Amino acid sequence: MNPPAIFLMGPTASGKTGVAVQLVRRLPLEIVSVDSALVYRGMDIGTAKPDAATLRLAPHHLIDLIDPTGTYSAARFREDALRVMAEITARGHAPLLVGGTMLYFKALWHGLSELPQADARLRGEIEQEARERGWPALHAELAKLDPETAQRLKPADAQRIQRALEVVRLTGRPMSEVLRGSRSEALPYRVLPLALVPSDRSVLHARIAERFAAMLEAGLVEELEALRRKYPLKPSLPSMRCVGYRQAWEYLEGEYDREELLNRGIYATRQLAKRQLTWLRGMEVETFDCLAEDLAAQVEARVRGFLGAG
RNA sequence: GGCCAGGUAGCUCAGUUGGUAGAGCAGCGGACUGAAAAUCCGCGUGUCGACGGUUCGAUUCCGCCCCUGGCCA
Repeated sequence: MNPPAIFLMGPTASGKTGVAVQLVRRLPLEIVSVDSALVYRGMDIGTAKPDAATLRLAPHHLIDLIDPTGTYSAARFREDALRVMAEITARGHAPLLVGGTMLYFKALWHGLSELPQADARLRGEIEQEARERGWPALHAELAKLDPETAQRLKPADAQRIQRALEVVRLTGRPMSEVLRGSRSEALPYRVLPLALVPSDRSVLHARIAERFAAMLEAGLVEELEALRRKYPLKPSLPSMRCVGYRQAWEYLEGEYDREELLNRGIYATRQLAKRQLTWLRGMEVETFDCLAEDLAAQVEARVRGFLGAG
């Protein structure tokens, strides 16, 4: 029988970390972060990274993996997570995967197709073409090379058009064809998929507003300034597109004032939460109201039941 | 108190030479396979400040009142 693994998903500001910390202190679990922003070293305030004291109490795997100049990916996450999960299992513990990057959960749970990895040079070339001819022209080109994928994608969906063109040029085969091929094998774990979802979105919105204001107080802008001094950052980097950092960057560039920074940071976070909730609605998961007083206790009871039943 | 400029969607505003109105932002819904905290798609009825008048018809013109900002007393 496969060993157990627990998934704890939820939108930003739903209280995942608090629940995870309680679980890990009372049960033989280890936390594996499932978060595309927590992988960046030095990006602590805006990503709501658990502080040093919390990490001592409840160590997190898969955080602080790369510099903000680097790039990570769903595929790399899957590899890293599988490795770390095996190590945790070997120690006699169960992995507790906690986070809000639903694509990573999906990649881990249901696998990925055998697509080529990103090619920075090719992407640069495609971007250059897009600057000259516009994305709709590249979408039209994709329609010739991979009609099926082109039909699925909107002419303005720069990122996916770029990826689809990258795949054809790299493999000589249309992406739609590769996607029909084999996926990675099933996850060798018994998964308990849990999600924290607010029964009242306006309460989550209020929390988000409060938290972003606190991030500014805590020195989000200053953190970004320090990072810019330390690394050759550009606003197009994935790290600098993270919620909060993107807006702080625009603020530092003088595009708007501090009040607007506060507003835009809050908007961006709410929109992120909405997208995360959309993912969750489409996934087969057990949900808990993240606004419940005894949330951690509820989740703990469920996890105990699951581990006991194994 | 007088003069001027405004009061239109949650916010900022556009507009209707009189036929009951539309953008951006916000919000809501959705998509999602190596950048995913990314990228993209869809959704716009609101006493057009209140009350009267003119008119077949007023958010639009007229009167009066209320509110906001500015200038003058």
